[in-house]
Amino acid sequence: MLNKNITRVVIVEDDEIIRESFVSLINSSESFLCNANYDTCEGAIKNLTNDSPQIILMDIGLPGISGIEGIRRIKKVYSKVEIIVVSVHDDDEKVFDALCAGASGYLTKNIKPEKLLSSLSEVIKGGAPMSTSIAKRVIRSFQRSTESPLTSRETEVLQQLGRGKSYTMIADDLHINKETVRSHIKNIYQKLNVGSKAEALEKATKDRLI
Amino acid sequence: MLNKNITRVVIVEDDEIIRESFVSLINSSESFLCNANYDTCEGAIKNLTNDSPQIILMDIGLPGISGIEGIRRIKKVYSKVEIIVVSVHDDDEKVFDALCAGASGYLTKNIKPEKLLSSLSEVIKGGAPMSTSIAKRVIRSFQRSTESPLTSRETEVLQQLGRGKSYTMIADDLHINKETVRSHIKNIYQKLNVGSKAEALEKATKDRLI
DNA sequence: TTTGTTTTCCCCCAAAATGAGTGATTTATT
DNA sequence: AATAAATCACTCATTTTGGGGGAAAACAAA
Repeated sequence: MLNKNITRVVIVEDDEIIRESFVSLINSSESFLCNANYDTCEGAIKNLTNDSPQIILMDIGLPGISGIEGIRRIKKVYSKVEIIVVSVHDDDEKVFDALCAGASGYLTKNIKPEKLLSSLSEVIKGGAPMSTSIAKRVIRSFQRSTESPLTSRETEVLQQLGRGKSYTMIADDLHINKETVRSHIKNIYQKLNVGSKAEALEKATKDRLI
Repeated sequence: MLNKNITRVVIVEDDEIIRESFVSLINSSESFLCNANYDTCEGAIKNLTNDSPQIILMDIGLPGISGIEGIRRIKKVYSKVEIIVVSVHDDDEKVFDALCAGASGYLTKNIKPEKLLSSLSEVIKGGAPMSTSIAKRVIRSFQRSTESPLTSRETEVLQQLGRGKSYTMIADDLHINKETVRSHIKNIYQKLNVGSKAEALEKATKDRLI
């Protein structure tokens, strides 16, 4: 008979040494059981219904379909499972892609064993475990660049443009004349060295100006 | 002579009991010194240069200028200081506003004393301390709603609209005809019950559809 | 005080984009 | 077989956009 209080954890990780070390770590805990482990997403997905884990520890750099795509597919059909990424990558793109795909947490591989176990507990409690460097990236993603070439008024105008507003709507919102909005936008385009709304928004997003 | 290894912490909190308890907690630690505390942002800002803290613990619901606005003003002139919000509010709006304003961390007031001290250490190490509930909100902010009325193609189109692209550009990007884009947008407007780009983007952003 | 920056406003013009119609066809998926 | 999704077409009137050309007032910095 299955112990109802034990949390099933599935591991997806192509490095066998790391995978095995995670398996034994998890099975050394009383609260968790690693009942399956795979070296590809394909394998994990095939047996997901059978394994029915509460948590998946997922690597990113996998052969075949990537961990990111794996997260997307798994969450699509099995939305309740909590996926924690365990990866060497801690660049913005990978982190944000993984979170957008549906990861509930993101840990770097240099994580201490006790921290990995506490992360499992945290995610079960509805939390979002993150390594320090990841948490910093995530918080920073909310903040704008401090060295913007745009004035505060120009930034306001560009933000509104990003919300799909027309010149007229922006003018109404900021209680200024439409011609003033046009003037701001002309200056924005010049400063950002672009010639259209789409280009301006692309550059502004990339450089965190808005 | 000042101890160079001690980290100066300033507290801004209008509840005297809480404020005093934080002060004594911090001063009970060897690594930190609370050399000033205020019940308003105004007071803190006035003496900021003199106090020159490495960390500010900031409440949100303050009389006078709010903690959020306080963060903005302080970071504007004193960008190096790490501001950690300590608040009873853990709703999305307050959290995201505080982070956008420049907070490096966000803790809820029910935090355990040892966790508060470890958060101070974490922020000094360049981290981003967050309470469990906050981390969850932050991570969730990256994820889209699972119950969108839009199809995946419609979602793609709407995302591109939000980047300021024209129908023509979207068509080129998705390798489809401009008329198809128009058709998708018509369907999007109908499903979202709106009649323009700005309205659609507003609703989509609010409901996390994009 | 003079200079530069920011914010504000005005005009002309032509191309492009938008939104509201009213359709149709072809793939999936169920 | 029926439904949903994705694709394409054409009309029409109205807005929007971006390129020019200015200019005045407020404000901060030098």
